[in-house]
Amino acid sequence: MEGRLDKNPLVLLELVERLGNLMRTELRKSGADESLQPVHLQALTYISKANRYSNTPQALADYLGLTKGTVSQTLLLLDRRGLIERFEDDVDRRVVRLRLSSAGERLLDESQPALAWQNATRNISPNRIRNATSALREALMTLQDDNEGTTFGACPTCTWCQKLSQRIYRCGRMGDRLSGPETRKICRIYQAKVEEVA
Amino acid sequence: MEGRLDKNPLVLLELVERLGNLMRTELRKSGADESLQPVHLQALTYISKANRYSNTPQALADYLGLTKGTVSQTLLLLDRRGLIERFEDDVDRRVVRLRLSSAGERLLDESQPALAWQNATRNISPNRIRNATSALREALMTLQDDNEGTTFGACPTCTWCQKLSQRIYRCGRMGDRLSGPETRKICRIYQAKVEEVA
DNA sequence: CAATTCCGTATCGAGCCGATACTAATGCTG
DNA sequence: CAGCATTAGTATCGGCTCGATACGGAATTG
Repeated sequence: MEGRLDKNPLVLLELVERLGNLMRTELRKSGADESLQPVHLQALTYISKANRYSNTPQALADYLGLTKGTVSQTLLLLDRRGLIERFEDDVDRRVVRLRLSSAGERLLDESQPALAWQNATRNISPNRIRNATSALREALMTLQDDNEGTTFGACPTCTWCQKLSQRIYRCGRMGDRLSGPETRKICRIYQAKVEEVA
Repeated sequence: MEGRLDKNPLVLLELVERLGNLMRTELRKSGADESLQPVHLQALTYISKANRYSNTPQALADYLGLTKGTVSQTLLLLDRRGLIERFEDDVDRRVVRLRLSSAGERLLDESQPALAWQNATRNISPNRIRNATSALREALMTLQDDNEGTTFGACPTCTWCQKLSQRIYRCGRMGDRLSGPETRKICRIYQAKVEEVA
């Protein structure tokens, strides 16, 4: 009873692809004023949400599913536009750290690339949103595992996260102490807590 | 209590965008053998599933969220490769009808662009898949309405669909009788049945 | 201190994609 | 039926994404 592939996942895939395509055209509209491409806005959004371990070109490349060469070009443009800042890491001088400039933050605030989505989901109950989120998250994790790719996520559901006190957390993998806000950012060394059925 | 936008939809959006990106790179890999771009495989997939009202360049452009000029180029390439056939409509000689050639069908069978997805969703229960599908479908419909765009769908949940007998259906909008298999194809004049709360 | 590996950049070429302008067919209005 | 507007599709052009490849510097390994 395993041989036949179920068709329902394909319906879901179709929706994901279509929504992805349409949101890309939304991004295109959002960025048109500043003559920014969809990928530029995606990069800015990522950078705004990446934690201290994940604000590098390589992490962004993994996140977007692009090559590092491609991403390097994207970052070059964003830098020339003054939307991001690039600076050397202190300990490993090969790596470049990324952060939004104030102009970049302002741009993200103003262009509101997610507005159309906010509207599109206005009539969906929070509960259904949560359920859909959890299902897609699982698909994403499995997909990344299969591709031996990086799995991104945030501390609250990460194996490495330890709670030290009311407001202080700690990453057991890297050994750093993390503030509350930082635990909600995107991390590239995320490891999902297992709560599997066997 | 309406003013603050909920953040959960944004999490869902992030997942949709990321899955969309990653599936695009999967498509890139699938098409690499034949040196086809992601959009080409998406177009072939659409054409294979479009019903008689929807197998046109304009419908494909609406579906993919691209301009008709762009789509025209894509179709030109697919035609040159012998993967699709284009022929004039009988009654309206402006419109072009599209269908897969046998080579195109074979290509879709072999490249299996959805295989990675099938694997990625293997551990998600059918019920959760259905729930996620329904939530995303609603988001998609709302998004399309907001953009005054075409809403795509299939007969079983369409207002216009009438069941004439066990196997024969009828589209109340176009007046044609439709076979069972045809009612499962994608249609551009789809109108979702209302089952709203007020 | 080589050899290897890793992060990032530079350069090149293919080709997507939107914008614009165009042709041709149809519909509308009188 | 004449004339104008609308629609489906194509042709052409330029900007830019994106992968492939090659390269340089920094870190790690032995």
